[in-house]
Amino acid sequence: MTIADVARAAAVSTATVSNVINDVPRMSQETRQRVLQVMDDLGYRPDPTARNLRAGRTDVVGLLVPELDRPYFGQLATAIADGVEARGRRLVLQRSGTGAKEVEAAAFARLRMYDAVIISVVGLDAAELERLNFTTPVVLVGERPVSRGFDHVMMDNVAGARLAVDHLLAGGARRVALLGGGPGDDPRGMVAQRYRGWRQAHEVRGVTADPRLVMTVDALDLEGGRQAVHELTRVGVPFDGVFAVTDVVAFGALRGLAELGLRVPDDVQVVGFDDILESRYCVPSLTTVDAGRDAIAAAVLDLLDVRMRQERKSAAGTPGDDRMAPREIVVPATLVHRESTRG
Amino acid sequence: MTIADVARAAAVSTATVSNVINDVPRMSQETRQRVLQVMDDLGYRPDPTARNLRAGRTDVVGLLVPELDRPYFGQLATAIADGVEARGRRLVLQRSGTGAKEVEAAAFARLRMYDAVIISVVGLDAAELERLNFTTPVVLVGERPVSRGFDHVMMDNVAGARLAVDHLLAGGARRVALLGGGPGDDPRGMVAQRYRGWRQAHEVRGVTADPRLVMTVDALDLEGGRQAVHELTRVGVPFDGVFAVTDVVAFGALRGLAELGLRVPDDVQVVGFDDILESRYCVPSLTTVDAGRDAIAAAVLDLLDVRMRQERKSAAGTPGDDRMAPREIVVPATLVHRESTRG
DNA sequence: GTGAAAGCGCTAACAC
DNA sequence: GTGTTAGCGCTTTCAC
Repeated sequence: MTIADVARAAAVSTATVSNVINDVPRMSQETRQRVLQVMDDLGYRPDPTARNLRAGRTDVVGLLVPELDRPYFGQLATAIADGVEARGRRLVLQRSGTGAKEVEAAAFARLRMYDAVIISVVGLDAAELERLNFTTPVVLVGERPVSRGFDHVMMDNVAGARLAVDHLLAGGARRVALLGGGPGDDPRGMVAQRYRGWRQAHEVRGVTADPRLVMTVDALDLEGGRQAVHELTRVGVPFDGVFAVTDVVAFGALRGLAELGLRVPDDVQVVGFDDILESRYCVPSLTTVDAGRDAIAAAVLDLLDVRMRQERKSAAGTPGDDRMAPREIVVPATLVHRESTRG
Repeated sequence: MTIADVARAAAVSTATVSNVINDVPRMSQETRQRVLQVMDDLGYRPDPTARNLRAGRTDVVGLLVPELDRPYFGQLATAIADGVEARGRRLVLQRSGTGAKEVEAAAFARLRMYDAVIISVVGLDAAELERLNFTTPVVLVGERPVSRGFDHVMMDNVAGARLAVDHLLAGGARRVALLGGGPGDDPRGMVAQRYRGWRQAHEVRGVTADPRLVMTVDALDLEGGRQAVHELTRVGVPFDGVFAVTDVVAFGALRGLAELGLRVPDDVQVVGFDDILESRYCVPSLTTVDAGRDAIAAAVLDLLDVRMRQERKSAAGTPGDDRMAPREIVVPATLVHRESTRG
């Protein structure tokens, strides 16, 4: 079932069928109707692989996220999908994982399968990214600066973490555990940046930060957060505040604290990071840092618009190097005060 | 940068380059190395749109889910992605939404963009699905029977809901609110099926089910669950049990109950449905129905294997109608007892 | 073991 | 307003 079958059945040329498919204006209503009728009768649908090859575009934007089951990314993807669809394109989500798999996933996305690619970077570094030699617009979104060569929308991890920890200290906490990781992590990674915020907040307030309060959580998931507070108690490090590097870890910590019979916020105050939807609804509701998810989505979409417009122009033969230099946008973080803290 | 550029630089034909790309065995090591070297130097990557068109496959499996930010689907997608990747393919996730958008998304997926499509059906009916005339294997996964013409992996909604409500009744609850919807809903939809389970459990136990306990929740989200219990209290319908049609709605209900000063499970027992990861970690942890997410993923992958093998065979010219009749697999549901219920 | 050449199904000039 | 035609970049016989 190809365009040729339709053309034959409708007694027109393939070009006419193509014109109908693509809503080219100058056509007789009569022919258009006839062709549409035939397409419907035959159940014809254009083959996108052929269209993609010929037209050089797919009308699909790819979004690479480390995992498909993290609430933050699901919610970010939803915001981005809304924008992409409003612009007449489609968003598809692809899991990138970490390490070698991340490079592989990016390499796949680099191919012309997508008109543009949004990558939520985890471990990819500048060299790897540049080596991929993307032919389509790329927007990086994430926690850390990666490469000067790409548009990048970042959250302000250090400032956000500082906000969170300062809020705990202001609320009277003096021993704030950090659930995530410490100086040993990749210094440009998300965990290390939030650790820096934790340290800075202590410095500003003149409170000594006990390094034993830094708990490494391997998988940043619910169980990790739960384990971490148990471990803290087991080794006997006293604490009256918890800053979890993500809301999900904070949920696990809330669970662990309940198991230990510790009350929130009376015995221990807790702050998370991300402001995922669930944070407003858990009991007690979670004080957290809104890293500007919606602003991030909006910035990504803007960048995409600009780059894709440029793409079209240069494809159309306007060579003039009006190429905008790669932009780096840092979205500010704000504190959302809820029940898990005093302050 | 095409295969021709590589061929020229390596002083071989395009066919040879293609052979190298596709790991065709009979080739001199020398040529292979040279071509690989040139590809690397030039940073060449094959264009998948061309390859797809010519080869008639994409090595990509599409998964259509109603929303990207629902924990259940994120977790299901993760399980399926693991299996798909283990088989050397890639999974991409696409949001289908509901209503007209769902048909549109399915129509897009029907195109040869994917080698196979998994659809988590919401409102699509048999006629719409058949009209799309899929050319690739399709596996339906979801709540309700749709069309005899497709492979379908279903959860046992009615039995699962019965299990949940029976557990509440066994635990002494006599006025079990249903958060989701009632007889007014599409009778084959998920909500209506879980409503049937609610009714059946009452019948079995000989308990009268007060229709005023059925609360319609428009969006099955956190806020919906929260509102529902507030509404129940506002209109003064007494209740001592809550069966929420999804865990997410149950979380909202837990929140609402806390706001109302009602203790769980002492004043009100709560059961959810789906057994998403979060259910084990909330406070109190949520008794829920495990609808067999992992078993569903496994069944989907099996079906996919069979169908894709058939596809290859028939493409290879083995016509004999060894086509397996569409299968309908119902995965059993089990109750997971946690802190939100006595019983 | 390597090369020449014929398309895969569609779009976009351009001719009429 | 419609038709003719030349590819998009790749895979795949089939010669040699």
